[in-house]
Amino acid sequence: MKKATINDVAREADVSKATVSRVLNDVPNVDDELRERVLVAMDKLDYQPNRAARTLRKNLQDVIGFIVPSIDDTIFGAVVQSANDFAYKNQIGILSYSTADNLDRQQMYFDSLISEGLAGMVIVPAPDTDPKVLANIQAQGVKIVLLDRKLTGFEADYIGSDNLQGAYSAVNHLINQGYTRIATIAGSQHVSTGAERLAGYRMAMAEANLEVQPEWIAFGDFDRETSYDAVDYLMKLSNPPTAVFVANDEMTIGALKAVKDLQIQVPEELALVAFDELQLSNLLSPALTTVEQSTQALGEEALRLLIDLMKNSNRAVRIVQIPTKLNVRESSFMKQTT
Amino acid sequence: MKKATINDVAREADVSKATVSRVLNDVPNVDDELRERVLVAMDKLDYQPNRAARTLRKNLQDVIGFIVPSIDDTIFGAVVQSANDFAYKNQIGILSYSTADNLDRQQMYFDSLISEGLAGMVIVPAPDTDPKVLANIQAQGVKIVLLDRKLTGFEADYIGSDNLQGAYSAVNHLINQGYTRIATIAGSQHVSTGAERLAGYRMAMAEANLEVQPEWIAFGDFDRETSYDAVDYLMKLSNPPTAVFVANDEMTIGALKAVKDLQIQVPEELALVAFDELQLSNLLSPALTTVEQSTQALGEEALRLLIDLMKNSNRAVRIVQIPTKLNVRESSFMKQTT
DNA sequence: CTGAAAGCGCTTACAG
DNA sequence: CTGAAAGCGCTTACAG
Repeated sequence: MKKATINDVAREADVSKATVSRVLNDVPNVDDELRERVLVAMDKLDYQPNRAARTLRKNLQDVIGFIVPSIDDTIFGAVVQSANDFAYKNQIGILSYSTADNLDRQQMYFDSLISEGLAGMVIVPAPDTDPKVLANIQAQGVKIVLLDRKLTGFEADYIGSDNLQGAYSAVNHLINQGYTRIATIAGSQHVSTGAERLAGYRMAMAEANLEVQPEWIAFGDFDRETSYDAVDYLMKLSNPPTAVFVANDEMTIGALKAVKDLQIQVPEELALVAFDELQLSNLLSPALTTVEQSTQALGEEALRLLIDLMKNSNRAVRIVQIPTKLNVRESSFMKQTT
Repeated sequence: MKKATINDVAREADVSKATVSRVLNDVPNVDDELRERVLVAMDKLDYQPNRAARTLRKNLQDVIGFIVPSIDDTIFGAVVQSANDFAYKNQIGILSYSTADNLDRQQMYFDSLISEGLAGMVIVPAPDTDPKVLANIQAQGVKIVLLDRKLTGFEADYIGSDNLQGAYSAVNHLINQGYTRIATIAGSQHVSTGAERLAGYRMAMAEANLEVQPEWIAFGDFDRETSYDAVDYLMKLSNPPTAVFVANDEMTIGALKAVKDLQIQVPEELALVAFDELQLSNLLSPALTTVEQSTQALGEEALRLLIDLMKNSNRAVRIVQIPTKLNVRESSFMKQTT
């Protein structure tokens, strides 16, 4: 069974293909009887318009891309799902890709999207993405919204969580509980989220006039292994901290593993606050205090920004931050105060 | 800056557009000097071939779709990621979509994929998908591989975990630990995975000549709430079970919540084995015994099946099952035996 | 080895 | 309100 074309439908309905096209595009001035005949013919032939031809003819740029490092990730997976749900509700199509933070792979998706008629994209740029590459795409009229990670040297809309404030609130919470020897396992500092969360930590400590021992800032790589090692390192210091703020979900998993292996009592020996809510955070013993990102808002607002930008080409650049939520649970309690 | 077309490149390189096209398609018989001029011109103009035009002209059907219920899901998210990684390694493009198990939404993705030139797809069909709809797409020459869920009345390749064996091994493990009063929180029975896992439970119980009280089979809906209620229901029975096999990850989260709220001691009062590994399964107290699916193999093998099918149209239908792995941890220990 | 020309399936002024 | 015709950007026989 070959795919029916507009010519087949026209023949079947005994009209010109121009008329078929008009029915297809909901052009108002079509006689009801002809329209009816066309619809019947379409149905009979199981006609699906050839999108390549439409795109070509209309010089359509209507593809929207959504590019993240990993779909298999607590945060990005949920953001992608949210964006897809929102797109469906608004009857727009989006193409989702994961780059694994690989620059070549990212470039492949760029090329492929561009040759499909890319109108706009939301992207979490892979580390070391050349701002010129994005600027060049932008110059071709493609609208770009940065998600989660800022990219210095590239001017574009940005949406992400309020990382500074989120980290600040976490550390401030520890301070309010009575902790003073507070460490952090920070993420990569050349990724904006890593830098901002560390800044939030410093801000809270400074504001409370608490001393930050240089050794208390352990740098992880946003992954489990480095964080596991960081916990070990921190606890073996001659002046170990009594609380730690961990800057993302993967590092939290590593830290929890370390705490378990080293048999460190939480929160008695080490209080824990984590950036990012994990699936079972509230079912751990002790339940984990977390800074939760609103993945749903991130996904939706990213698309809203992009759509607005596509309609409204010349508006000023917008930086949007979504507030985080502090979930206070047992891992950050202070024995004496509870 | 307007996008360059093949004509712009031809003019710049002072050749015909036929020659440009030949360079683009790696046709061998092109003079080296001309080829060089074309490549330089492409580079200079930042030329990206218009995919719509190529697709149209070549009557190309090379789009591959990957359709799952949810990308924001421990299992399906990881499977999609694995499929995307594999596709990248093999330089093939795939389009991933999540249906939220909504039939209209699924249909929208079908239509959109078909009009882009769908060559094949891997799909986890939404419940109540009409087999005729898929058969109709298949009849148009689109290759289809079912993932995770079988669909009666539709003949196609299938890939999924060995659910029967996986469930069997979980329940059998409980039996070996000495448990006899074993319940299950089963998933929806009109989804094949739900039915197969329940069958595995029954198989293990029958083989050990253990009685299955009808009340011990609680039906959840693969979600947290129904499972939470199921635990409550099971524990209030006059003849409550001492162990329970929970048939998927979401239901496990609900069950863990219930166990915590009702202050049920695990495994002393109720031993727990869960189908699906959760991110923190091994960090819970007690650590959770799970049946782990190989999401990586599922993603890769699904694409392998599809690619093979596209090359090899008339081969027989294949049903592929991937073994699961039992992770024995504390939640299923028997006090006396450990 | 190279170019002129036809045509893929559509849309949209244009004329009637 | 409707149809004939041009053309979107490419590819590929065909002729040279």
